[in-house]
Amino acid sequence: MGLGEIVNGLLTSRERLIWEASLARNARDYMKRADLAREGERPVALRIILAGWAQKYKQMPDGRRQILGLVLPGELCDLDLFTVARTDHSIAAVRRLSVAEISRPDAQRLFEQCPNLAPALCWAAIIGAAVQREWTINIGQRNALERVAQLLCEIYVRQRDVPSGGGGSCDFLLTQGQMAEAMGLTQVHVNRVVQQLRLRCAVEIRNMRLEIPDFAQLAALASFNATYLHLGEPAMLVERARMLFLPDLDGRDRPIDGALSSAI
Amino acid sequence: MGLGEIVNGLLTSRERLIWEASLARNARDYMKRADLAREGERPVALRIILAGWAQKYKQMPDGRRQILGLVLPGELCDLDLFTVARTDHSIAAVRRLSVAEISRPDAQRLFEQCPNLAPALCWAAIIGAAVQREWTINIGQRNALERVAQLLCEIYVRQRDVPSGGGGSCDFLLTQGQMAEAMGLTQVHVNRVVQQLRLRCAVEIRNMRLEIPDFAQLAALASFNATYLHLGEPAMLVERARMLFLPDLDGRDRPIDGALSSAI
DNA sequence: CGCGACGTTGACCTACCTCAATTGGCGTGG
DNA sequence: CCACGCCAATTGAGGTAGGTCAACGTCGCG
Repeated sequence: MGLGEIVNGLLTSRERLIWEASLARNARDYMKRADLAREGERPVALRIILAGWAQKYKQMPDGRRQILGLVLPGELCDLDLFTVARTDHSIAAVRRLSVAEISRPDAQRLFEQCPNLAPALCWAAIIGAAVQREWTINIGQRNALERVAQLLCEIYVRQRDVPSGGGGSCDFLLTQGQMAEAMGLTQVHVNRVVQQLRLRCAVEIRNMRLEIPDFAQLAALASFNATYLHLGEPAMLVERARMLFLPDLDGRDRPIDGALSSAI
Repeated sequence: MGLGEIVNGLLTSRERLIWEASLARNARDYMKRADLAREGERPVALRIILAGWAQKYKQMPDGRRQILGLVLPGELCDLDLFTVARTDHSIAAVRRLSVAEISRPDAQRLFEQCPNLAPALCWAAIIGAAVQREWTINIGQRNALERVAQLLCEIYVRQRDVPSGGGGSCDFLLTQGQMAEAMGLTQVHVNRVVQQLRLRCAVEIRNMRLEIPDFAQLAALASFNATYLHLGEPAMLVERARMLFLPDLDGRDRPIDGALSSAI
């Protein structure tokens, strides 16, 4: 279960039904590298990744490009639609990609029908900010080896929701060139670092799969600490977001999963 | 008028009264470099900077430190209190600092009394995320000269709310060492770059003041583009956040300033 | 007057970049 | 089934932006 799918756990079963139907109805595909949204445009839709990976990126006038973050299946691209006049970054497909695009009026209607939805999406936005902070320190302070190791750790954990101690494998859709754009490095140098990791940790990236035989070792190499992903906290966040935004709805629908809601 | 003060413009006069009284009642001072919050703690208060600057930072186990962003007077440190079990970054005073610290129950009460407050604070959080993105590309893609120039531009503009074409001066409380921690550089190298900027743009940093005789020139050097600060958009954001979180409150109190609300 | 914090300078070093060529895998069309 | 072309991965040689270390200057403050 990925981060994104947790959102589903925060909806009542009725809400989940409405939500998923809406996703299916608005599905749309993009080819590899195609832009879903470009910097400077007015946001036109709320986007949720159904399958494939998306990349947020920013480009400088002279062409230098920085990947700011990845959006994995089930996750929300951003809440810009409801916050900002013009998007300040672009979003593109990493490879072939399937997305649900919900127009503003539709989204509006959804939020009215599903009172737990807005706080749940807000949670996603807040985690996104935390991840962004981690990327900043990653690029600013770590050396190339640590950076790449950290990236691999993050992607691995985000797809499993558990910072497992052992090993395993997961999808990995980035090329070395894209990894370079993400970490502020060169494609050539990323290549050399990946080879290092192969030697030192037996990490393998092949066929769109990432294999990590010994996660703990890789995490140590990167000084990886998963707390910034705030795994296992979404229920609490939603509870608090509700306090923040819906102080008067105490009696209304709650998610059916009481265990989740009671987690600190 | 700084970013933070705009929040006031989004409240009704009654709300503003309550809000400001609450700030004054909960004021607290910190010495230079003191931590307001440390990574891993449970958030205990909603913090708003009254005077001085705060820095968000993260530290790695071996001591390397990255400043993630600055919090200027009138701005909200973060909404972590209402979102997250454990803070994922620390906050410290840049120099002597005065902060309003509002406990969770008090904040709760405030939000009930001031329905425009939560969306206004949420706006601050979202802009914070946009600034974080810009810092990521700044550190990942720009060279040292561009980075420092960009930092100066951002600080200058955030204190004036207008990307003025001419020149001027503003407060500047960072040491060169802190600038280095913020931009992923060395103190020594920052020093050399600052001297470059003195030569090429006549930029001066002295006595806690930053003087920029020709802002346009500095901005060009940094490829600085202020759109990521989303100046002039808060009214729209609050309107949309209201749509998102309070769909049923259409008849309630609105900010008195109708002109602001009608801005695209 | 002396101390501590910050700014400045110089000499040397290295992690990472640049450029350019080669290899390997894979889908496509003949 | 093979040949071609494309894209990603790989390799090598040489260059440079920025780091490291260590000193010294300077200013404000107790």
